[in-house]
Amino acid sequence: MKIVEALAAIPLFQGMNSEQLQKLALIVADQRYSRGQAIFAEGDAGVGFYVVISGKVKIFKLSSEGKEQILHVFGSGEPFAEAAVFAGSCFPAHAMALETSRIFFFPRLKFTLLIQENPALAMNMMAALSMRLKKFASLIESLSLKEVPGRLAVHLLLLAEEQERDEVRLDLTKSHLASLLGTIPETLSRILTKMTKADMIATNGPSITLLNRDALEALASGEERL
Amino acid sequence: MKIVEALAAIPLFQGMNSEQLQKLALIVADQRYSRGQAIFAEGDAGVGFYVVISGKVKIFKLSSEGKEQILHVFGSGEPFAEAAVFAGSCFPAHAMALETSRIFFFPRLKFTLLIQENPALAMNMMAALSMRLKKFASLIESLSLKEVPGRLAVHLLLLAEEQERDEVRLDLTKSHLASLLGTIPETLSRILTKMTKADMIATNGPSITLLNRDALEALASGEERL
DNA sequence: CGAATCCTTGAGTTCCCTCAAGAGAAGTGG
DNA sequence: CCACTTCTCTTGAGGGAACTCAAGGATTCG
Repeated sequence: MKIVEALAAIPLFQGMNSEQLQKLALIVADQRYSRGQAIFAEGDAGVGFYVVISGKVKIFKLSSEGKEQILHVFGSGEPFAEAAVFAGSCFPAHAMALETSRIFFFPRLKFTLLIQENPALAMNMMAALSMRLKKFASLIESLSLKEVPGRLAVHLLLLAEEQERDEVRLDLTKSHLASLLGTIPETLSRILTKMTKADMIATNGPSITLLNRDALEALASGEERL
Repeated sequence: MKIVEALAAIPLFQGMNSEQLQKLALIVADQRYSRGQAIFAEGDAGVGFYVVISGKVKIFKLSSEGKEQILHVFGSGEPFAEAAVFAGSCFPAHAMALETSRIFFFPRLKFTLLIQENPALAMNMMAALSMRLKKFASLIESLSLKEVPGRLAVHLLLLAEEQERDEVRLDLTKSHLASLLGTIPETLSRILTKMTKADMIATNGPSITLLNRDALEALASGEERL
């Protein structure tokens, strides 16, 4: 797919005319990454930002013992590391491709010039940053106020909403899901077992069927425990 | 203090000329809050954003059992709830004045008009949002990867850096600090006692003296435990 | 069919939260 | 100025959730 076409499909660049997209295309670096390949490391200089064109990318923090906390998983059309552009400092986390991915890189300086002559782009950018902040606020809330079963319940209910069905497909391995929920695979596994025994869900490989929404919602809100 | 003067002192509005500040002043609502007064609640419509002129404000999430997780504490010159302006939805957390405070409110629609004709303001706004994201990333890392003593050590070292001395003054009650660290006052109190017994710190009311930076840094990085 | 990765289950331990109660500090009002 | 309330901080005992370590089973993929 050509660069301009790919750009036009990115939500961040909606509302831009074709002339502006052409200009954008001139500054893009079109990159490929394979599964497991690092895109940048925490502490690297933030000289620009990225947009996932295809594939999947995880953004994560590492503890000194190697435990990882996933902050986000991004798919097609989603920008990441935008904050580095404006904070003008180094990346606060690691980024790695979860599968073979095509990624556009936008260099900081050239991009800031474009943004200044393009209010629509600026507004989109602020909207993107704001949505990101809201997501972080929810994650923080979950991590500090809810136990793991509650976090899992929230996640499952969100997935069911997104996919508009009760049989949900995890688009992540269970290990990654554990990391996203701020826990470890063993704990996640045990909780899935418990939920199954309590007839809240039925699992079948990467597919989970929600059997009792009320019970899950009670867990999600912290009213009930497993 | 007059509104325009106050505006000129706000980092977010640096680089704006006096004509632009005048325009800004026209849309500001100058508000006062007393200690403990709610500014907005989670879920309220986000019809604008705020800047603290004087006093102190906490932004926090509540669990269903009433435990609170502080996301930020803002002081003079700092904007808050900016995300609501661009995400165009409701506030994702609660806001309350911690002491008598003067606060400027900027209504969403009028402010977005100003921002679109003012690239410098847009850039400042994006920088502010980006810094906020980085802070959140650190908080998430702390909450999920570090034990409470580690989080406290990080916080103390940061305070010492900000205040440029080893005798640090807490600008929060210990209960609030506990909430900011994602724990409860009892746990914080015990850890302070332990740190004191280990000769890492000396406490004297709201003042804490750092006696052994190396030990604190070892805790902060997770190499060592209490 | 092996090799690698991912998932599950068990046993033991640790951290921190809950509940409870008392001590200290601070502000109010008589 | 002192008793009073109120808020904050501290300390103790107990329990539970989740992590560590370890090993076996399942799945995928070349």
